Amino acid sequence: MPSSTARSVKKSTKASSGRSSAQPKDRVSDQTTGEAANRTNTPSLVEGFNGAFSLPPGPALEICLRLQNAIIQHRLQPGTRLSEDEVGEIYGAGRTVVRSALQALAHSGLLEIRRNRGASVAKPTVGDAHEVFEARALIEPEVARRAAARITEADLDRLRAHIEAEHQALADSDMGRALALSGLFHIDIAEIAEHSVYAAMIQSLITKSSLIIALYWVRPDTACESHAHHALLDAFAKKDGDAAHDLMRSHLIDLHSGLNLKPPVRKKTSLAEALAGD
Amino acid sequence: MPSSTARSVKKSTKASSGRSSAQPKDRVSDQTTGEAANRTNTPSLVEGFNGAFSLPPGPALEICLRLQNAIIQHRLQPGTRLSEDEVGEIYGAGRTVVRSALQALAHSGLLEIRRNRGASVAKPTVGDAHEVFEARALIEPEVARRAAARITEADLDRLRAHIEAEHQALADSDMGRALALSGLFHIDIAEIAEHSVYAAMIQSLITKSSLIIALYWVRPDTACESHAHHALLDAFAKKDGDAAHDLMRSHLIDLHSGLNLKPPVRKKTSLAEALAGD
DNA sequence: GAAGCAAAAATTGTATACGATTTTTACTTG
DNA sequence: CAAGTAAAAATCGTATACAATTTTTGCTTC
Repeated sequence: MPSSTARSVKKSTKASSGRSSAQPKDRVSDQTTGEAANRTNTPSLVEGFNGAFSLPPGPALEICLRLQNAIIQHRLQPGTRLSEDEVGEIYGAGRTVVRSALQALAHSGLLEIRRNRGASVAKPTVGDAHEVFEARALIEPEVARRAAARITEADLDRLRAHIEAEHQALADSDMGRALALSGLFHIDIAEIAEHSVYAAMIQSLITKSSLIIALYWVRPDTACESHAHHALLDAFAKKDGDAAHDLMRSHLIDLHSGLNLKPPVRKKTSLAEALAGD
Repeated sequence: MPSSTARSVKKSTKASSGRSSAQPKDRVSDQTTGEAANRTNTPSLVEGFNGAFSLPPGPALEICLRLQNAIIQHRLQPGTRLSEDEVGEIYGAGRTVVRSALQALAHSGLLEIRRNRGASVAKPTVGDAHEVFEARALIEPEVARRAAARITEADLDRLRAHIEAEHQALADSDMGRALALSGLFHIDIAEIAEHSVYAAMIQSLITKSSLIIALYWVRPDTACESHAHHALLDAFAKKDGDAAHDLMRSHLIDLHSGLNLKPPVRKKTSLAEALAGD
């Protein structure tokens, strides 16, 4: 019984990107439905990012992870509105559950909720972007050092697999997936470091980074990134904590410099100017 | 209309600490009801900690802040269960609102929610405690340096007022309030640094610290703390960022050392031993 | 009495109804 | 026809009803 929750269905044509399939999927429950086919044997991206939500397992968490995944892969652009009815209909859940998921996502900074005005994908400002990468440059190097001290062979294999999957995604020019995997690499390091507080912080910072990159990334070559990851991997293999620390730090500074964070020169008066050209 | 939400009221005698007044307070709305009288002109403690919840203003946020305040001041011990009906009755709100508040608190790490089993005040482990103070020792010194670079006279006055209020609370031997104010001092510094990402992290770390202190604090003299705060204030007054950095770091290491974090020697068999003494 | 088990109570999970607020639409008017 | 305004629609906020689950209680049996 499909439960037809939404008040009216006629607005289905309004969905922004033509991507969303119209008919309500049967309730969220089976793991790897729809979404992108699992090309590699990498654990489903959804699982990679699941540490941050503090929701008990259940439909709300499921929706949370799916939405997060869509945001991280840039299938949902910053600013997109997520109405409760719409999301509920897509995942076959009631508003109560959806609301819970949206609030969790808001708390982790991916959505903004304004009273009586619903949720929309967050749009980090230039200032936010600087803050996020500054924080990453402080925390992640420390975590990398710690990870180097306790990394195992199995961990190294996992990291190698991730780099491999990242290459594959780039080869398929699935940029969204490549970006998500790149983030997952950093999260894996945090987990290897066995420091849940740092891990939670980094997870939050990386999901925010994904939004920032969607808005401000300008560097054409994305390949350099995987080069840095390779270098890190070598340091880990040698268990050289200091090297890992330094490599991580320069990697992050490099990422930061790949963003166009010049304050957009939108003076209030520029509107008239902009339209004067006609 | 008082809305008698709770299914049955007969369990009111079950309330643990005799503190809770039986009759439902009229709905949360007026700012400084009940609670502790405002002795100083310090902004109500509730306001001090309000930056971390990402809930739109409304009853849910209000309840969130009150519960957080109670936890921070150790009026709610780690492990205390918070049933939705009970909380709802106390604050005169329905379960929907309460649930939203509880989830927000869970997300910030103050509560734990287990499916079908409700919410209870979190009980950080020894490992958690180490992690939290390690993270603070990394982040807060950086933030202190940044704060020193941009602190104003008005900010300094505010910090002085907080130290003053802390002294007052100690004089009244209101330890809960003193502890909360001590945390507020650190949060103020984060706000002075104008770095919302660090500020959110620190707020979360400090509320967790409050739980950790409730569980593991053993040092008898609490006065040393206010001494460290004075020293920090001096560094800020001189805008000496490096000094602020170092003072903050040693202050946090000192706090860390005031905890008894030896792994509790509760072997499984100790129960029999413990009861053998009768 | 202690252990096992069934019924009852309490508590949480979820959908849904209804009111409040915002946004959109349609219409009037200068 | 632009601007302003009122009606309509859509959307969110909250309480509440009912289902699912857990916890407690009371009984039986050994």
